[in-house]
Amino acid sequence: MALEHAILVSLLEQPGSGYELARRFERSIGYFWNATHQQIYRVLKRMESDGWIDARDVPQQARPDKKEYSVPALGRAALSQWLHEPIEPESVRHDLAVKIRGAAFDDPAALIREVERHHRAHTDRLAHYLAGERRDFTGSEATAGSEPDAGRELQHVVLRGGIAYERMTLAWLDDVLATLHRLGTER
Amino acid sequence: MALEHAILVSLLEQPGSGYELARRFERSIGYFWNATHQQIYRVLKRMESDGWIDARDVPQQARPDKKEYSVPALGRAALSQWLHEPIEPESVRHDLAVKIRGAAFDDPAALIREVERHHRAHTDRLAHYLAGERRDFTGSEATAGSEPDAGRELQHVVLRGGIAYERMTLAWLDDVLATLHRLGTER
DNA sequence: TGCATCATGTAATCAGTTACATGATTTT
DNA sequence: AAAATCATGTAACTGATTACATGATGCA
Repeated sequence: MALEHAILVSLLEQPGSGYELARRFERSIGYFWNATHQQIYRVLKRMESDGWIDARDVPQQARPDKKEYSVPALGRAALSQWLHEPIEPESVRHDLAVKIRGAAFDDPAALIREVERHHRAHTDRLAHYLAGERRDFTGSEATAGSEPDAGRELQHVVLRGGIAYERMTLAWLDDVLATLHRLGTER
Repeated sequence: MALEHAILVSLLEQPGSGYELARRFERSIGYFWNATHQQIYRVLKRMESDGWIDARDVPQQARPDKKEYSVPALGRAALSQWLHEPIEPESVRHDLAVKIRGAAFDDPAALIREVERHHRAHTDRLAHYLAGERRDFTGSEATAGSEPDAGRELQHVVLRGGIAYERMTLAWLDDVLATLHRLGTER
């Protein structure tokens, strides 16, 4: 139950419409939390009626009007309360791991292509993260005399987590491939 | 939609009751897929009526009777079909990352305790995995002449994935703590 | 006597996914 | 002329969580 809170964080970082939020959930925020536009619109409505967010109609030239949402004090308070509640360290839900164990009862070699596909997807994601890091987080560390921007630093440490995750995953997928190949040739 | 398949894999590795499955989902399988007993019983019923699993009543001495489930050909076929379907590389859903970005709009220092709590939990989990690895996967690699057991090898590579994940997470949490401390002292 | 473990379930609710729907503008 | 992008939604369904419920045995 934290889609609400993810939306609050995203709107605090930058106010925006439901559509814009949906696109952010495909990019930055979506790296560690994903949601479709249908879900987002439904939750936005609930949040608005709870007073967690404010809506403002923004007429646009040559585009449909949009509702821009922002976060008032009540929303900030709701976020703050959640931040102070402990959450459980999550357990991962890893379909691929189920498939790998399942391969013992099928043809292990048939999994190789699937694992390679995942390997490519994670390679792409890593490249994407690294490009984002170069774009958004280089240079200013060296800029002397600038105040340390907490938001920026925190966004960066989360991104470093994503990068570490992708690197770890790629190394593991190499291990999986080596294991599958070994099982394929050793019989 | 893969709880069914996780159950099939678990029952193929070892037939058992709903209760036993629920406990396995707290341990081995649950490391990468979790489910409660309520969910498991419901899904078992559907799977039984679909012919994916067979039930056998097992009377026990000094214990309530149990239903032991096993996997007939139809269930194996269902698993095999799923194994051959491609799945999407999953996006993680990481509450803690949301909290870290949210800390920019609250007191970053207040998160330190929470992050430390997670650090301890992951340390415990890593120790648990390593103990399991020592228990189940040492020695026989060196045993010459034994046929390579595909199931064992595949379980081991999945466990190595869990170990790699925990190590990566611990290193990242150290990074997060260092960042939070830096933000706390630098102002 | 009370608590933990073994064993199985129902009911209600909440969250998430998939399918369907509309309509304007801009790009190919 | 067709496809992509911007923008917002409803409806139906499936999956997951939480609360409630029962009843035996074994241990402290």
